[in-house]
Amino acid sequence: MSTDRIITLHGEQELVQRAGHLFVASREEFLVAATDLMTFSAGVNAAFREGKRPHVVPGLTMRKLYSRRALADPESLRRLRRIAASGIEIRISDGPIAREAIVIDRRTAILAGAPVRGVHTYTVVQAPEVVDGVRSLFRATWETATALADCAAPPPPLTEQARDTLRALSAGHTDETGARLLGVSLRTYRRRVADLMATLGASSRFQAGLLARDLLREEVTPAAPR
Amino acid sequence: MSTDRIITLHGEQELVQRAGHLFVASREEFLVAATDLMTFSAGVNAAFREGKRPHVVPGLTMRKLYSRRALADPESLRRLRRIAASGIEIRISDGPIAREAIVIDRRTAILAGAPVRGVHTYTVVQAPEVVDGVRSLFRATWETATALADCAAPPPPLTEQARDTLRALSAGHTDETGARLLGVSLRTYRRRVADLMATLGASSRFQAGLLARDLLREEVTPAAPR
DNA sequence: ACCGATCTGGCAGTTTGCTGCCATGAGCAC
DNA sequence: GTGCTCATGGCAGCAAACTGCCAGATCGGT
Repeated sequence: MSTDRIITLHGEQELVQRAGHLFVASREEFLVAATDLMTFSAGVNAAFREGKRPHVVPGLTMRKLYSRRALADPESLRRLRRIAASGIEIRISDGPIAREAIVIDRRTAILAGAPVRGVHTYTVVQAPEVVDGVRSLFRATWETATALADCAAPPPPLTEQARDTLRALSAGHTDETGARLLGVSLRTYRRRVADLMATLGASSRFQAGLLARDLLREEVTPAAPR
Repeated sequence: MSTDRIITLHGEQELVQRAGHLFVASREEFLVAATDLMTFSAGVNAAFREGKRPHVVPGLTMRKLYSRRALADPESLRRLRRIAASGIEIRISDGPIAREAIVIDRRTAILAGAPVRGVHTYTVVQAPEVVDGVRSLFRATWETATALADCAAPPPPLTEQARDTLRALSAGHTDETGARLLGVSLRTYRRRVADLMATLGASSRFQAGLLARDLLREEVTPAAPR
C-alpha cells in the first residue's frame, strides 16, 4: 500500500479545506457512518455548513448511519428529522459503529483517526482494498439497521389546534386568510404557527413543510416494523 | 324508505349552507368519489374554501377517489399533488366513477343528482342501506385504484440549480444565507426560489416544503407498481 | 464581428411574516 | 369573593420575503 494515498488531516478546518472538494464533487454515493451527531460527524457538519457538500443530483445516494447514541436527546432527534426531511436516508444501528467513516463515490474513505492533543484527525484513504472494506462494512451494518422513522419515538400527537393550523398552512393560505378560516385573530394565528414550527423543530416555513409532510405521512400509514 | 331522510340541495351554496356542518363534524371518515376536480367535486371545493371541512384529527380517514379524467391537465395534477401533500389519500381509478358521492362518517351519503336547469343538485341520504351501499362501492373501487404517486406522470426532473436551491431551503436558511452558500446574489436566489415554487405549484413556502418532500421521497424510493 | 435571448445583480417599493408588549377576559383554585 | 395563570387580540416595530425595473454580462447563433 503506497503511503502517498493516505493523508491525515488535523481538525475540522483542515478537513473542510483539503477534503471539502471531494464532498462537492460526489456524484454517485455519499455515505457517513458515525456514532452520534457530534464527534466524528462534526467534521461533516462543518463542511456542510460552509457549503462543501454534495450537489443534490439524481442518482446520488446519500446515506447516514448512526448508533442509538444519536437518539440520545430530543434536539438530536429533531436534527435527524430535519436531515431526513431534506432527502437523506438515515438508519440507526442497534450495535456500535465499528468504523466511523465517510465513503465518497466508492473511491475515497475518510476514517476517524485518533485524536491528537484533543484535535480530531481524519485519515483520507484511496486504496481500493481499504475503501471497499469500509464500504462493505457500511453496507452490512446498513442492511441490519432500522430506518429512522421506524425506530425513533413518534412525535407527540399534535393538538387539534396545531392540526387546524397545519391544515391552513397546507392549503397555502396567507396568515390573514388562515386566521380568518380558523376564526382567530392574525396575532393568535401567527402565535400558533410559531408554536407549530417550534414543535416541528423547523427554522423556516419551507423546512416546516418538509417535516410536516413526514408527520402527516406517518399518521396515514403508521410505520411498519422492518 | 322514509322520504324525510332524503334532502335535495340545489347548487353549491346550498350544499355549503345545509351540509357544511356535516363536513366539519366528520370525525371518522370522509370519502369523496368524483370523476374529476371540477364538476361534482366543485361542491366539496366550495365548502372547503369557506372553511367547512373536517378538522384534521387522528383517526380521521380522508380519501379522495377520482377517475383518470382528473389527470387530464397539468394544473389538475398540481392541485391533486397539493391535496395529497396535505395528508389526504388520493387514488385514481382506471374505470369511470360509477357513483359520484361523498360519504361522511359511514352515516351520510351525498350523491350527485341530476342538474336542474344547469344547477348541480346534491342528494343527501342517511338511510343506512343506501349509505352502506355507496360506501361499499367506494371501498371496492378504492381497492382496485392506484395511488396518485404511482400513476401520475413523474414530475420533470429538477435542474441542478433547482436542486441546489431546494437544498438550501431544506436546511432552513434565510434567503441571504442560502444565496451566499450558492454563491449568487440575493435577487438571483429569490428568483430561483420563485421558479422552484412555480415548478412545484406551491403558493407558500410551507406548501412548497410539503410538495418538495414528496418529490425527494420519490427520488430516494422510486414508485413501485401496485 | 453583431444581434437577440437569457441570466445576473443592484435597488426600491411592497407585502408577508415574526414577535414583543400590553390590556383584557376566561377559567380555575382557594 | 380574590388571585393567579393562560389565551386572546390589537398594535407597533422589525425582519424576511416578493417582485418589478433596469443596466450590464453572458451565451449561442449567424
